[in-house]
Amino acid sequence: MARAATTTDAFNAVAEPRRRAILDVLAGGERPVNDLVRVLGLAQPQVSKHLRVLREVGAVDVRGEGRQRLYRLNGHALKPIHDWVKAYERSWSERFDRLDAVLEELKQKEEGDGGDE
Amino acid sequence: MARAATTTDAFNAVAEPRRRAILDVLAGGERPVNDLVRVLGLAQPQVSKHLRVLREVGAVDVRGEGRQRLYRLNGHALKPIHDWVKAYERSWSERFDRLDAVLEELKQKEEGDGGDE
DNA sequence: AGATTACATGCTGATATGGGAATATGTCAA
DNA sequence: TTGACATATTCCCATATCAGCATGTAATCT
Repeated sequence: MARAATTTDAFNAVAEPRRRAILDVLAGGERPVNDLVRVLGLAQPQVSKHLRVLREVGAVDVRGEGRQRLYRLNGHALKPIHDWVKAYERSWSERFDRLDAVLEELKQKEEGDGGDE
Repeated sequence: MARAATTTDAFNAVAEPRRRAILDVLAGGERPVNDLVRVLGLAQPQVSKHLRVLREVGAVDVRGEGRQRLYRLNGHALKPIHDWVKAYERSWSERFDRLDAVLEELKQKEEGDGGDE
């Protein structure tokens, strides 16, 4: 078996840095393909291909406007990533360090005055 | 060129669901390889290989203990993912919907009484 | 030493990738 | 219709993947 397809889910789609760059630009608003080409300095076919992947995982929507195709961000597709990684926030956030300290304190106290058991 | 190596960064490493599963188990505490093999129901060599990738991107640390190798989560390696995806939280969070509503209201008011310009 | 346990690495094979270049499709304009 | 512009698709190719299986290495036990 090979690596999972990039279109399998948002995790795979977003592993490619240029696709993240595309989403970052689209976060500023709807844009035609050529805008992305210019802003990102990529070849047009590659941009179209990356957009296809992003479309397949639902991270962007398209809308035809004359001869242009306007792409729009659909950040909702990224929620699973956020949900997953959020659980690890505790590893680096000072907020959680303080919370842990408080919890540890409570635990000490509880052990001190022995409830039941 | 081919797809970027899985060891390129956390984004690529974590695109593989079994590697996320490994991290999820390690979130519960340090564990030897065989624990992961049993809990996840994967073949031992694959687990070792996945752990190698996770080690190379700094998502886990190892420690030798007798004949076992104890793996420990290092969630800090996941911070870039969190930082990136956090910006998109606005797309689905109701909190931001309310914030946007408030901002919109302010904007209306500002346009109404025309400050300078 | 020999056997066993715990883990890592090497090899094979099918597969999807992503860039480049060329070409196809679609829309508007003269 | 012919042409220009905007975008999508196709083909080629070097490469990295992941599973499965076999084997290597290190520590412990008898």
